[in-house]
Amino acid sequence: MARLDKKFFQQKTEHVASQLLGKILVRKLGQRTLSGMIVETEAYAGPHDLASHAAKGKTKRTSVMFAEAGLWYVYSIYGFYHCLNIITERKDYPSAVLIRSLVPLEGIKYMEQSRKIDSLINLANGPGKLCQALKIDKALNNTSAVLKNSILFIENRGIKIAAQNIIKAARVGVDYAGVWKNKPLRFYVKDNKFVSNKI
DNA sequence: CAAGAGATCATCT
DNA sequence: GATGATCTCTTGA
Repeated sequence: MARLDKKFFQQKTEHVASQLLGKILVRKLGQRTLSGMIVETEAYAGPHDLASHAAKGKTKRTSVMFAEAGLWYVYSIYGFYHCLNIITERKDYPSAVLIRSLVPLEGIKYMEQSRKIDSLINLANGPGKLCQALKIDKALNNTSAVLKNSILFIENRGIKIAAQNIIKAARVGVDYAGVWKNKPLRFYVKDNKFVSNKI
């Protein structure tokens, strides 16, 4: 299994976001392994992206975004949910990719328990849902995805998504971002049922 | 089905 | 003191 390394995440954010489609997000929980295939991402690219938390400058919360590629940025939103991002590009250039939805692969029973539902389709088809399913919370914020002992990382298992099956669209939930809200920085796999509902 | 409201809290002004 | 990179449930047609 080829685990994605720091070099992968140091590439341009849009490129990382599109290339993450078809990769496997793996969560180690003690002896247990939970995993899913990434089918939807969003790029938050640079200090001028008004949709990015980092657009307002470096604060306690966003300081992770200014750090090195390959770190996880986990934040809580609306009091209930968490969102999972991976830091990209270079140090001091705030950028990250939000992972928005997964096709559940390993540990499905356990994920169903965590989510308190038994609907496969609703298990991880949204940023808040996948964090609940994989037991991701702020404890993982600022930890690394590219170390040997990482408990949350991404693997390449040889699945290739053809370029014509990668759809670019405007990002979700960023109406406040002015001209940036319509930029095609969201990527998802064409016709995949596990992409979050808002198209 | 679509639309709307409510839940609830860390973070920043 | 306001707000949000969301989700779920309820309503009403």
